[in-house]
Amino acid sequence: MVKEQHYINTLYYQIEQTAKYCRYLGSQLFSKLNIGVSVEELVTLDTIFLHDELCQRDLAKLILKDRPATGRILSALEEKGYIVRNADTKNNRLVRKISITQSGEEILKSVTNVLKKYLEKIPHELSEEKIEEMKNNMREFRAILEKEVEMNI
Amino acid sequence: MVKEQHYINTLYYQIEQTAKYCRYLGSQLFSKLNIGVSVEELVTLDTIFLHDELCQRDLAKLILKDRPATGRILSALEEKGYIVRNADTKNNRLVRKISITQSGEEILKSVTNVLKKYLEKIPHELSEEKIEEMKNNMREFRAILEKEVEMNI
DNA sequence: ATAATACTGTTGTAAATGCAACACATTATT
DNA sequence: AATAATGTGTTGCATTTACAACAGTATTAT
Repeated sequence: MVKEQHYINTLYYQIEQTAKYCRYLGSQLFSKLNIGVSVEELVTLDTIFLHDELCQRDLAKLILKDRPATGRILSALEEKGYIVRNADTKNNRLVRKISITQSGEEILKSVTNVLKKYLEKIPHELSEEKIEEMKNNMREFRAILEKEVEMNI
Repeated sequence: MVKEQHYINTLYYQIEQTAKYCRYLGSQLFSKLNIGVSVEELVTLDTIFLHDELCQRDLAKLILKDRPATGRILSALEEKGYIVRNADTKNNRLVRKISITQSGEEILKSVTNVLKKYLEKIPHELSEEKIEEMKNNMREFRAILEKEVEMNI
């Protein structure tokens, strides 16, 4: 009945531990493959590509970073010419809407291809169905947690 | 066929995103409940409790932190009287073996109980079987990643 | 024996993260 | 109209994290 006597046996901790491996794998791949962007920058580019015309705060909510961190990543990406930030309005408020540039789309596509080759090899031991199931489980669990956690973004 | 065109749709990223929610929930609970230890300290205490007589490096491998971070957490826990580090030998090498104190066991038990009450309420929407299945999936996936990632601990 | 390598733990430092506070503008309240 | 509250983005700082380098010791190689 009381199986969860220890925090390190909870699902929360199991997910955090697994995420650490994912993070380490990501940063090791990125430095090994000499990719011109960081993992965070790729995630940001990817998110912008899939949600054009975002303002910074909405982007921050998607990549789960706070506003200062988001702004700094965007400044770096703008410096490299991968995105542009245009003054615009949202509900009559001045916001900076983000768009990916041609150069940004190219680097996104090229990095995605390089990564895909490496990442495809790894979970060969897991079936496609299993991976899809795990992804759905993650989304479902996150939807539950969303109600409990204050994100302050 | 090519479904993974985007990094943010990979299992890796899904797990990382979910882990962020877990981390935020943990730290928010800890500050709300005025617990006397940090999440990291609880994890460390829990791990020591379940694996007595560890040396620091072996503990680091379990909690997935590097040696400096592990040493600092242990110094804080020793300062509070929750653990002791005794000089000992392992393969004729001088190591500092860690043991939890009476006071450490008490705080571990009390914090675990307080947390359990809160955490039990949350995943009510997920069945016990589903949670167990997800934990097993995490362990299985971690076992696969272990072969690909250099941990340098 | 001497040098080279490996293991454990520490110190120091650069980078990332989290958070509070601010500036500025718009909307809501009184 | 004046004040308060909300929304967006920035700056600054304290904490955490990752990593390289070191000290000290034991093992291995030559």
